[in-house]
Amino acid sequence: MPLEADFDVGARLSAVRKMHHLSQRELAKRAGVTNGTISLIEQNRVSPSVSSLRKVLQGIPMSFSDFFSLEDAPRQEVFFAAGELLEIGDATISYRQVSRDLDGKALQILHERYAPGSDTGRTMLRHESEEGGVVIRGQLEVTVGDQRRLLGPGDAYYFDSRLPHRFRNPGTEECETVSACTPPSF
Amino acid sequence: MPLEADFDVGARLSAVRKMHHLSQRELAKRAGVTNGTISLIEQNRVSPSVSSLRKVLQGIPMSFSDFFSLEDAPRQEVFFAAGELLEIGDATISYRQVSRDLDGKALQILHERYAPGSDTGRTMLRHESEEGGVVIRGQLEVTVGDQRRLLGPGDAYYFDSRLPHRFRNPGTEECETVSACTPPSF
DNA sequence: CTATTATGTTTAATATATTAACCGTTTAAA
DNA sequence: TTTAAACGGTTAATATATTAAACATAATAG
Repeated sequence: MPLEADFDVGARLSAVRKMHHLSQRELAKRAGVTNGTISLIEQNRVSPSVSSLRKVLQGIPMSFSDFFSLEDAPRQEVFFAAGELLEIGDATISYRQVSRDLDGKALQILHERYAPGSDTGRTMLRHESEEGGVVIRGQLEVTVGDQRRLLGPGDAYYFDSRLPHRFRNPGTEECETVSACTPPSF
Repeated sequence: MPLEADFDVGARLSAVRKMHHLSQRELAKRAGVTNGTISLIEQNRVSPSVSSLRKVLQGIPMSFSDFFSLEDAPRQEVFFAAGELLEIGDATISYRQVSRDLDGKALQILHERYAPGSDTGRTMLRHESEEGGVVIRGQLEVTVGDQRRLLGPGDAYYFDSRLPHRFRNPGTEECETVSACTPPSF
């Protein structure tokens, strides 16, 4: 039964809101409160009532339980530069491990190719798993929550698939990647 | 990601408080708020600010996450009258099942005897498991959260062991029960 | 460049939560 | 029976959250 040390409601709400690509005004509109309320809450200049916080979360939407339980979840490292991969292979076969800490992250690597302009779609993907990958050739734009980055050869990614995510090849040449997912979602 | 339909903060706080055997004034004192505040919150005549609710929960103590996650947990059926058990045995051996719905409740039955006056103690028990049992002979007073009942032969119990609980034999004869726990906690 | 639109912020007015002090009831002890 | 303490509840005064309307900035289109 973890105890709340302190609780940064403002930062948490701000993160959640951005993660869903909502402006203060958009969220306020959906929640039925004013944008000023959102602003003040995110600055921790007020401590919202439970009832108004509920309205706000319903506008996302997100449950109290998720809002408060995600609080203690440490921010995951999402992006890794090419040189940051861990080499665990040998002379004949090179295994370059994405994310140095694999505790509690059992996953299996795959291989993918993206045609020029291909896209997983505007509606973000979500599923109960974890996934990661490495770009081999070409360029891949990866969006995870409120973070977005254009990855080139040697760059990599790793994240919790429950975060809304999207893959896009913005270039003119085919993109080749090695990706992974556990458990298999398709 | 379960959504909050509506949220009865008052009833929830009242239940949690009673579950920990605290009066409004005792809790208010520990939390650093007034007893009136507790009273008004429990009547839902106000919607507490997150900051004051945190103070209150710290006085229990309980985390936000637990407070809100237990909310959507359906109220568990705790007590079963002797005639309410499910017979799943045959002619030679009778298995009378406690709780008709065993989905997600894998547990293993044991056998116990309580000497007259014996007691698991004033400090309530808690552990990560589920447990249940049947009284064979004598009487057993079972306290689970804010619920208490004196069970006689044929009566039974079943609950989540994370709820504070206590067993006591208030009678003058030995009490025999069949109980169970999963996973083993001792 | 100007005009427009969207963004987050701020402030006075208003609505609401919280307090301090009190009430009536119950329980237990003198 | 009286007294005292503890209980939950209530109310006027106060503190705080929320609103409505403005401001300031940045990005975009004309």
